Amino acid sequence: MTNQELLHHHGLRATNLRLELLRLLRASDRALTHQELEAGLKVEADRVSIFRSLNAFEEAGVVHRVLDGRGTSCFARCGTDCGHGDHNDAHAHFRCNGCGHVYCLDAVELPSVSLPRGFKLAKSHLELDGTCKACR
Amino acid sequence: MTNQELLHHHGLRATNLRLELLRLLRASDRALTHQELEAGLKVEADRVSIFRSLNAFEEAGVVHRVLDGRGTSCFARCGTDCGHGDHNDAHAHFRCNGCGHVYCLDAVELPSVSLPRGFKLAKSHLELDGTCKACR
DNA sequence: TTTTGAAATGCAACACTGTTGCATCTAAGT
DNA sequence: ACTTAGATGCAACAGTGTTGCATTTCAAAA
Ligand SMILES: [Mn+2]
Ligand SMILES: [Mn+2]
Ligand SMILES: [Zn+2]
Ligand SMILES: [Zn+2]
Repeated sequence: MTNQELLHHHGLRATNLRLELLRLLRASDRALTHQELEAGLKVEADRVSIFRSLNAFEEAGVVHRVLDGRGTSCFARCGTDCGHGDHNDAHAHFRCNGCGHVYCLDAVELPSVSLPRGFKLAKSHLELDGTCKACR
Repeated sequence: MTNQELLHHHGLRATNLRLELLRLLRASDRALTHQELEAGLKVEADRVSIFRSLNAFEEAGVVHRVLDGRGTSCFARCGTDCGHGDHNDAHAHFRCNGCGHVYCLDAVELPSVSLPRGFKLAKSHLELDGTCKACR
């Protein structure tokens, strides 16, 4: 599926900016911040439009958001089974303390959690940190 | 151990602001944001001083920092075995999607993680969300 | 108790992420 | 080609968090 088709499939318009954002996200093996995306764009675009596009992507189930260790958002492409307001791509994330890069780790098994009385679980997030291959 | 003693024990001075911050953190059953702390203070204090005190507390092993689901920092008292630059109070955290409150959950068992080749693990963070008792 | 130096504070300024309002533009269906 | 909802650009704003610098204050030594 092309990026154009992907956008239409999720009810979004295929603009230059959005096609560019998807190109960058697809070409990356890790989650990208809005800053990295802005820097990588081959078209001019306002920061606000990037934020709005990323929010639209997340809402539509095209990308998911991860908070890096310092609270800023990173974005990565979702799998095929995410839709509008419905994300089904739970997996662990790894953040390198050297370069700060955030990776999606589908291979890591997620724990089954049992909470104390009174708490009702919705989702669990396993966030790992350490050193990545490049930073050893 | 009094808050005064606690601060001295960690090489920090016992100022009005810091004693107040510790009082609030100790009285709370959950992690507090700088905003909540500022609002709860019985003394006047500059935001910057609060940030600096919290950073000093974290560095000294008096409190630990948790990121709530939207990237802002919450702070909670550490256990007894944390020291300067050395935190040993790993535990899961729960964030309520209703009220946004963050709780430390010592009861939840942490998973043992095995990473893909190339990644070297330092710490793992289990972040849970859902609904808290008060918000059911 | 007084002195003293280092630690802590207050204030101003700044960087950054993220949001909203509003006018304008454009993608995509007719 | 028209039309219009959706997308963008620009300006302004809110919030978190940091830094530099002058001033104050804690706590230990004299
Ligand atoms: Mn991911
Ligand atoms: Mn905690
Ligand atoms: Zn790295
Ligand atoms: Zn709640």
